[in-house]
Amino acid sequence: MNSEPDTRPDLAMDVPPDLRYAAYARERLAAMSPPADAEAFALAYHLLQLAYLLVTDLETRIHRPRGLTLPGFRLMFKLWLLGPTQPVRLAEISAMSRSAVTNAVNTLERGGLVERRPVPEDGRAVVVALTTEGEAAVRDAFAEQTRREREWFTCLGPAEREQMTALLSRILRARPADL
Amino acid sequence: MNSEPDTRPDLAMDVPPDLRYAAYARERLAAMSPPADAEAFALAYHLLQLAYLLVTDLETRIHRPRGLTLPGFRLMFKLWLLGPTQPVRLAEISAMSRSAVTNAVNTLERGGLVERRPVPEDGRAVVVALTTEGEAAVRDAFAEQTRREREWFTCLGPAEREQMTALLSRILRARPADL
DNA sequence: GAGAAGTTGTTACGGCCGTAACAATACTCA
DNA sequence: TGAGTATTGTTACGGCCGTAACAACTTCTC
Repeated sequence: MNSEPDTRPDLAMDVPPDLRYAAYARERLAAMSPPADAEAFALAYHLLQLAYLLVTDLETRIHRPRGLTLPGFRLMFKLWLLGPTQPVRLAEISAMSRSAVTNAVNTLERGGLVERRPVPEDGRAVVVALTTEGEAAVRDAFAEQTRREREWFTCLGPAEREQMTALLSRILRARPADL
Repeated sequence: MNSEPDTRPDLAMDVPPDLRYAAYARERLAAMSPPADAEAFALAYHLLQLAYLLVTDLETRIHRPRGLTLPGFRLMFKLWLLGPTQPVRLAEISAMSRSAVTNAVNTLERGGLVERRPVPEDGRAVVVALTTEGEAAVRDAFAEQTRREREWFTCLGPAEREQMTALLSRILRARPADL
């Protein structure tokens, strides 16, 4: 494979392959007829790609080495803030299915990080609660995750970070009603 | 989604549970000592949450009803733009593992949407190519996905959409070197 | 040339997630 | 009260994804 002893205008110096593809796709779509929308593609693509890279990075760098997963950590983090909580409520605030919560709790319970407790007033219900080790694990992982998130976002200034959070919030609040 | 009779300072009107949780978590973190970072949390949370909702929505609304998946569609879309391509290159531009590509290609091949072709010059290699039905499927799904993406982003003006794409691009280009 | 080293694609395994179906329990309202 | 309905949690199944191991093949190096 030849690499790159070429005469490029030094724009694409160290542009990673996913961004090179995105730029190419955007050009192609811009030359297409109306159903295509190069701007919508670019926005959606960059959003999903960044989320994917961030998730993968946090998972492999922070959580897997500690025997956790990112979804498992996020669930524990919620329990840390909220205290013992029913699975149905965890599913609600995560916009996830109840079965996904069941699966995650099963994995965490196997690891001794979380436990299920019956609810006296309701024979169907259960609350999930952090164990002592679970709380220690979530504190530790939280510090590391925060450190890593800050690294990801250092390329933006404080105003830009706030701006981005605001834009994301706007879209989330205006989400299509028929989800 | 026209006029907004919702300019009241009233709290928690129709704020969905995930955003209510985010606001609560942000407050709690803002009151914690330094390792915690409410701003970093809010940015990362909103980013990941939006990506998750968008992925889920596109998957269940556009692709599953047509017998596709979002990852399957995204792979086919790349093949549509790039033509027959080796798995290793698809993995590269998707920042995915080779085995993930193998799995996706297996599923698509079972559905007759994609086919593998040997490469004469290299006995190890294979190229993946759209079949005729695959190309028809990707064209159709692409039009629908674009329509839906535009719906998601209509709450932003053109300048804001460009701004957001630019901010996402900045972070992606400046991604930590040690991924 | 021949052996070492690298590349490519695949498989096995485990975790995540959704849908659909189910049992157990709670609620509704004639 | 009691039948019908709704909610809660779980399981089964299939798709996605990563890591690790592997076979087949290519390329490098002597």
